[in-house]
Parts: sequence; structure tokens; C-alpha cells
Amino acid sequence: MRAGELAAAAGVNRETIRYYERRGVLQRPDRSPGGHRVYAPEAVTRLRVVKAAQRLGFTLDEVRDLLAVGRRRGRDDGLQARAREKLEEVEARIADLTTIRDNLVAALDMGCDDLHQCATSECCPIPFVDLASVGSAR
Amino acid sequence: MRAGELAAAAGVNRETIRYYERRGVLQRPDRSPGGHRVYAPEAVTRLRVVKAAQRLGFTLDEVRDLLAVGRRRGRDDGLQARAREKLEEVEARIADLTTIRDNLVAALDMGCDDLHQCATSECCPIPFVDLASVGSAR
DNA sequence: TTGCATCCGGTACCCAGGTCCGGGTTCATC
DNA sequence: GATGAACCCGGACCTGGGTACCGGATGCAA
Repeated sequence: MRAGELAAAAGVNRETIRYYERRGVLQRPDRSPGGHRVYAPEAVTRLRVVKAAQRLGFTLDEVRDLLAVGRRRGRDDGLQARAREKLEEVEARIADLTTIRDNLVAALDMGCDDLHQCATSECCPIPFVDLASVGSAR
Repeated sequence: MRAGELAAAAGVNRETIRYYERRGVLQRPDRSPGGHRVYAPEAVTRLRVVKAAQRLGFTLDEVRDLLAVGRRRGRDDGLQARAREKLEEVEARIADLTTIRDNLVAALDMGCDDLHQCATSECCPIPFVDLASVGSAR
């Protein structure tokens, strides 16, 4: 198959394929005599694996490493170890968002409708000082 | 106070203050005769409000609008309404991350250690096809 | 063989939310 | 009055994950 067909089959933009190749996430495919990329049918699976791993929270660089590890069978930086780390990240993120949700709910319950007032009055449940310091929401 | 003092007091980079001003999130302050920004002590609170709102999941543009609404007291696009929308977003995000977490846990439980194998065997619990299609993890 | 879809490589651009740079003032202190 | 820190502005740069555009080459079918 050609690049456009692969893209269509995996549901991604054709440019994305070239981009993944540049990033080292997809291996360079064979070429036609004229220089066009030629893919085996398995390429669709590989591309889907990349997309799935992304959905599990891995960055493209991490996906690249995970696939490379798979190829050279190095043990202790394998999927298990990485997935454990990623799980911790994801759980931390969930905890963070849960705090945010609780604060939003509290603000709604109290009927807060003006951030200025909230910040300068005592009764608002939003913990402005704590919130100002750490991390981000997205 | 001057820009550097405000930045230090609120725990942000001095450049961030100029950036927020450019973005319309902070109002333009008075200037010294020589053109330096001069802030009242309340500016620290205002800056902390911005940071807190960001932590609650609002983008800078949303924060800008929220503060503007506060100033002109327009009713139904106030904090209440926006917070309700934001709450839905945050809960959707949590649900999404929870699915991701469940998949990671399942992959760990099954002892998966190679994405290639997982994708081509039947026993792996990672739903590659479903995962390939939607949204992102961060 | 002609016509048109597709592909090529390289580069620029997009989003958010900042941060850094550099050359030129201004402010506060000695 | 001189010195050095702080500040000014505009624009470039950063991360991450792509997307868009370009002029030119290739692939394939009628």
C-alpha cells in the first residue's frame, strides 16, 4: 500500500505518517523505484498500536522507545515498567482533577458569581492561595 | 509596587505579567514618569485570582472574560454558568482518564510486555481498535 | 501519451502558555 | 553624578502533536 492508503486505513492524516517517520515512531518503509513509500498490510496494525499507546497517555517519544524496546527485547525498561510509571502519572492527574472538580462544586454550591468578590471575602470556598501555586488543569 | 515586585509577590515570572497584560488578562497599570509599570497592592490578589482560575481549568481567555464579566456585572454568562460548563469538562476528562487507567491496570495485570505481541494476539486486554480512534490523554 | 491523482521533501504554521533575548531607558543608592 | 539593578519593548523561541503549503516528480488508467 501507499502512504495515502495507509493513512486512510488507519484513520490518520497522510502528513501524520511522514511526521511519525521523522520522529522515529514509524520505521522507514521500502520505496518504489520512483521513491514513493510502500507499506505492507501490517503497517496498519503498527500505526494503530501507536495511536492506542498515545491514548494510554504515552508521548510520541515514549511510544518510540516502547516500540524500540519491543524490537530489541531489553527487559526492565519494557512495557510493564513504563506502564507502571504511566499509571502513577495518570492517577496523579485524576487526583488533581478531582480536587479541581471539588472546588468547582463548592463554588457552585456557595453560589459564587464574581471572582473579585470571592477572592476578597471570607466566605468563598475556593482556596485561592493554594490554587495559585501548583500545576495546571489540562 | 513595580513589575518585578509584583511578580515576586505572586510567585510568577516577570515576563508573565507583561504577557497577561498583552493577553488582556491583567489591566494596564499606571506608569511612572519614565514609563515603568506601577501597581497597587491589590494587584497581587488579582494575579492570584488569575492563577487560581487557571488551576480550576479555565484558559487565559476564559479568565479574561470571567474577570471582565465581574467588572460589568453581566448576569447569565457569570461565574456560575461558566463554572457549570467547566465542571462538565473536568468530569468528562476524569472519566476519560479513568478509562485509560483501567486499561493500564488491565495491561499490567495480564503482564503484557510488548505492544507488538499485544496487538496481534487475542489475549491482551488493551482495546487497540477502540483506543486508536478518539481524544488524547494529557 | 496524455491527463490527473497522488506523492515527494522541506519548510512554515497552528494551538496554549509562557520564557528568553538584546539593545536601550530609568530608578535608587552611594 | 555615577553606577548597577531593574525595567522597557518587540519579537523570537520553547514544548507536543500535528497540519498546510509548495513546486516538482511519479503512478496509473484510458
